[in-house]
Amino acid sequence: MVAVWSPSLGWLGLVFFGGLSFDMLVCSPEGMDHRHGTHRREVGGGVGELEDGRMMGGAGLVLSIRGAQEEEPPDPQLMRLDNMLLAEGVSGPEKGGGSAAAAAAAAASGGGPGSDNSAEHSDYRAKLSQIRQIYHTELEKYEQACNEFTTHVMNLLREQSRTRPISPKEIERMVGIIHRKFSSIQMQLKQSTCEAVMILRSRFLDARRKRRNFNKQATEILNEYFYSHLSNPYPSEEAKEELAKKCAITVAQVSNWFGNKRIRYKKNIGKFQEEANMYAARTAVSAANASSHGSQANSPSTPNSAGSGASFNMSNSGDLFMTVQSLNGDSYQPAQVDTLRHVISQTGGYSEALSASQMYSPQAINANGGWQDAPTPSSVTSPTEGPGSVHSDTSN
DNA sequence: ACGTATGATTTTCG
DNA sequence: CGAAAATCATACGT
Repeated sequence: MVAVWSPSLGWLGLVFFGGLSFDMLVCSPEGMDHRHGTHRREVGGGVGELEDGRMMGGAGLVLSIRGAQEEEPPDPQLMRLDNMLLAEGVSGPEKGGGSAAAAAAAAASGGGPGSDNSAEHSDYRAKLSQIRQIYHTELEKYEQACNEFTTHVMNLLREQSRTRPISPKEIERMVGIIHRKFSSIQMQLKQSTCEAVMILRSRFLDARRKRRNFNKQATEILNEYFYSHLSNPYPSEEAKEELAKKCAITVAQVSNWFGNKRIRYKKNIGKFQEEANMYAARTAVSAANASSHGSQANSPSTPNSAGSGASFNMSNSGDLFMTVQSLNGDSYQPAQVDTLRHVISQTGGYSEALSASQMYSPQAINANGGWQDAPTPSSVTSPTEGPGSVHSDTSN
């Protein structure tokens, strides 16, 4: 058989030892496309081990068999292949859906990251059962072919036995050879199947390849947390778990998200301004609603009240700094901060553009605009401090 | 088709 | 080791 998942071409079912002739058995099978492009990382679980072995034993194996002297070794490799196929649910009990076994196998061996189920997995299972089907079909075909061929040879021998004496030993040897060859082919089939499964797995389990955006709700939740903890957007382990649960993603994904978000926010605060305002307003509203009658349930145009609070000022300064910087095309030089700030004060226009109500904080803009450096900046010469309301959020 | 957004991974750093 | 920064690879909107 050999069905290979080629990233661009989809499923290719190639090579198939249809008309069997001895020559064909000996020549090496073509059509196994082993490189699949840019796959750099090895797949997580132990499955990747196939790599180190003589995974693509195809040609070499056939050649060695051609020598035919080779007594069949117990072949640990074959056993490994068998085990893997079994583990993957490919060679296991025949089942139409096959989903249960496959899913179980995938879940068990996948372990870590594979937890975002449903859609992905059904696709995965579909492909897997496809592999499996091909595998079984081919296997059967081989079996049948082997039998046919054997009887054919037997007949020939029998016929010849009339003209010349043929020892039973010779027959036996002949049969042995045939069987060995067929089993070697079978092994190739298994190898190819293994490979296909692995590639499949790598495609589906390697989340980087099959990246899916989080759904709207999840990003809402994450953003909500982020912007309401803008002063310290580092959720604790527990908080992460909570978020993960609420968003139906893993804790690692939450960490990733926050990592990305922090860095990207910091990098270009201007771009996130709108979003920030939005969420700030939202949390403000919800806070107002929660606490008491919202007398000042401001309109979205006057955002940042409660939640963002202290940090927001700081961020704004950073924001302006960066904005000006980018506008000026200036390079990033902390020494110029003062000048820049001056410029900022001159360029009132931006304040509107950014819709930031309270402008810059005179607070030092630490060159990295960082969260980590100035954890409690807000107090000094506070610029029109927002309501000191502690965000009680934890929007359960 | 192409540019941007975005989740994930890798590397660097404290 | 956790976070930042850099980078990758894909998704998604145009």
